[in-house]
Amino acid sequence: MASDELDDEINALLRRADQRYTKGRRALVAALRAIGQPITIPQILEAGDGLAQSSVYRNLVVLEEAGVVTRIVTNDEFARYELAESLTEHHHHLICSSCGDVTDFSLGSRTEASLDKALHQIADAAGFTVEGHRLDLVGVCNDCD
Amino acid sequence: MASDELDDEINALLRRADQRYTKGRRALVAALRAIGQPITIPQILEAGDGLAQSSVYRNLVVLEEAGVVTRIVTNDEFARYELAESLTEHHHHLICSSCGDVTDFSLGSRTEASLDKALHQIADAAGFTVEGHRLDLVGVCNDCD
DNA sequence: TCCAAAGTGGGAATGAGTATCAACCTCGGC
DNA sequence: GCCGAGGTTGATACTCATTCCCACTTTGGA
Repeated sequence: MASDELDDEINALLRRADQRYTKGRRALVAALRAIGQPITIPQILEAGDGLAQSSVYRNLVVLEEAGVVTRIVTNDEFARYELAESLTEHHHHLICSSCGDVTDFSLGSRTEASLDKALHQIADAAGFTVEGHRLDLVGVCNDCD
Repeated sequence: MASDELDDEINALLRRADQRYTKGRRALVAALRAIGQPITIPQILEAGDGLAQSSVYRNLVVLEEAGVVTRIVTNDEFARYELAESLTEHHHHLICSSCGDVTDFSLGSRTEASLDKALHQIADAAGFTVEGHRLDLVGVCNDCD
């Protein structure tokens, strides 16, 4: 997605949630976009966009509620954030159980479709309303091996 | 798995980790087994097996390191624990985004197999050593709907 | 039975994340 | 351009799940 197109979309999402697209929030989005993989709050702070820790936490909550970012929890001590799928594309995570690093990957559309179908059948049977699914591959990354 | 068979298996896992299968640990396993779905520490404490909070936390760490239980982190404020898959069977989780409740489900063996195959291909390409995968269905459960 | 090593429990400490609040922007109306 | 209301920021205090500590108890081999 082009940069200004993305900004328009984010702006719309925020307005829908009665929120402004402020400088700090733009900086957060820029940082998430630049790294291109789920990152922790310490990493965001190190990235040095000059935001206060409290603002980062607060704005990530705002952005999450507006549907701009997604919070990812692993067994690691920190939560991670990345741009929401509606702004990027549906994908999954490779989680390194050694260093905690998280990277993205996608499943082929055929596999994804059949998985999705199977999941919906299960959800229907359980009277469960599906919002989405999470598929993580846990293992040891190249660097830690 | 029969109760004593399970105990033998757990005992073996703990010995391999140089740990004993003590009364407190037996009580934890019994509680997890009785509930049959991932539960939080507060729930374990309420279950009233009389264990101190510190012992519950400590022993769950020991049991996890020995491969007897699995720690499950969601967006909920508490971590959850359940018996490890090697003691039960491979399964996935239905996570309610409203109440935080987690229940188990299984995929048909055919879907599971093709998913597994696709994941291994991806992992190989990324130089990633697979330990396992996690598939969670996120949505709203029957009670919260 | 005795001893040393391992486990237990209660309470203190840690630290990621949240709440507070005074100072600061932002944007519309004048 | 100026002003004020209401939203935003940042420094700090606080919360609370989880971990640490340590004196006491239990376990299992000799």
